[in-house]
Amino acid sequence: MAALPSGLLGALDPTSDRAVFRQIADQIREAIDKGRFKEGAKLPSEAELVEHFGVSRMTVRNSISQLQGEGLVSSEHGKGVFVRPRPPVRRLASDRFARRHREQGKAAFTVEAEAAGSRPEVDSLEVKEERASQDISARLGSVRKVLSRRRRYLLDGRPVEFATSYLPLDLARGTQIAEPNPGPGGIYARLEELGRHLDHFDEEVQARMPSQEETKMLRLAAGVPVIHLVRTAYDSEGRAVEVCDTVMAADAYVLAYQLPAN
Amino acid sequence: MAALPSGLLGALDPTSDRAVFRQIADQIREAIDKGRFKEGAKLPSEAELVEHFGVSRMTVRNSISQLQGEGLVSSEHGKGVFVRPRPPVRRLASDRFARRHREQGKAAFTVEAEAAGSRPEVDSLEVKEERASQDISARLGSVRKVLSRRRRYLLDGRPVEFATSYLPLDLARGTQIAEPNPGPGGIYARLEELGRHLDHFDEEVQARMPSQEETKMLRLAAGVPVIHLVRTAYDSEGRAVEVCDTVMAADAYVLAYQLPAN
DNA sequence: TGGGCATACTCGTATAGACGAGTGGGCAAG
DNA sequence: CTTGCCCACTCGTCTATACGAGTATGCCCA
Repeated sequence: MAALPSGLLGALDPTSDRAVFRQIADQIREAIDKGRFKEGAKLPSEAELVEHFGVSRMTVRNSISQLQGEGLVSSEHGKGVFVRPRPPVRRLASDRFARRHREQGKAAFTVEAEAAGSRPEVDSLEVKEERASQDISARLGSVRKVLSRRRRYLLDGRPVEFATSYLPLDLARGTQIAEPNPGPGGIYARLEELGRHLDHFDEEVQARMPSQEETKMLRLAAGVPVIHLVRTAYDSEGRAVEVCDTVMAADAYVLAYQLPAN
Repeated sequence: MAALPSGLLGALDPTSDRAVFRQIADQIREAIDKGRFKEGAKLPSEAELVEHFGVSRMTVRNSISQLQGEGLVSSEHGKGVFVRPRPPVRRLASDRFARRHREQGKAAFTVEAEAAGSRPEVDSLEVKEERASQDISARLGSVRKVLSRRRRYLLDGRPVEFATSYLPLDLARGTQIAEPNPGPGGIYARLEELGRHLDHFDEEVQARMPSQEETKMLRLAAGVPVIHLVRTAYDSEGRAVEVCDTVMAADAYVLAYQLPAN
């Protein structure tokens, strides 16, 4: 076992009140912040850290799990612990559903991804008729039965979001909206063809830690929250025509909005 | 040590591949989901769980730390582990900076909080002249020196967000904007009095786990992400007049936006 | 050359024990 | 009755050890 390259990590302060495992986490965090460990770089192994700091392995593991919770590092069984690289973020502009973007045909996700030089995929598409949950029903204006469209989006093979759209069943049944492939311009284009001129969207944004299932669906590393976005589409008569419930890997997105000042 | 009330938690499956500490976490998670432990309720103590599942204490602690990372529970030294109550969320509407809300005088935060029946406070106010960071400078349009206003907001004694506003120094120096109390309607009202008619705001929203300092400033429990919001205000000539960098406790907020459809 | 295996290194899981420190209730002394 | 202390219970920190499982590498043998 080779000694740690000197200068990478300092020593503990035995007189400090701060718990040893926190001091170790502090040292590593500082080393990452100062660039002594770069993005994607491998940290010293647990055994090396044990040696360097003269503590037991559980203490070192405790430090590392601290840093994992902060989203700073992620460990890979059999390989090591690595500084978590910041993946390229996808910027969602507030005009991304503007009609003009719809006219050309392709789905917004595909167009954007290809423009950014990524390979987009859509996955696990499922179209179903079901009873609306209380929340969805309220958002759609007391609708009982809905058509749900569930799908997952990937960029370069990495899942980044999954979403479920809910539409009033009497509106969507028998239309192309009920097909797996809703055609050029997506379901919003189909809604307008059905005479529902879209007026505006409401979006509600929250952030939280993922559930077990979300961690699996998005293959999330420890310490990565999700953004939960619920969008409701309204037609020009003020009727809600669609609710889209989206869960996104928070490290893959920045949402951009424009607000008027009056 | 009393036995656990039966029915609250099940047993382990020794034939399962799933790690014991995960199985225990699963059991507790399910019990919470199904309402067998309510919000704010105390979980069985570590000793009781050790007894119930017949495992060592470190294994139980591992399970609990798993649940903490998910934001489901939080532990309090000397008291126990509790199901994390969902605090009341503050809804930020996209018209919250509309001019009409400014005319009346009070700060937006105060008005909103009082309307919701909470006790608002503003804290650690600090006004400074400083050199703009690269990011802030870029957002303000190559401004070198800025006035920064830093403050923290609390609801019923709980810190929920802290924010720093940056304004071009040549714009703000010597005005009431440079005073700790910017007067009725806040700095946006002062900017308009200075002839800078506000046109719109850009907001960028990201979510991530908090840094050490943010955890302290917002007194965040484990497993609570932050929402990082950067707002830029533009006047009617398209000049950026303010950048506000805000970090919010994600469990205290839902952001609401309205997007036009064309 | 190519395939497969042994091996050494990585992190993952689990045990058992010890002591420290925060909290709250009950009891005893004033 | 009030005050203050002690104790029991809680989680926090740390050690030492053991074995399992995933990964990479190099060597040997076919």
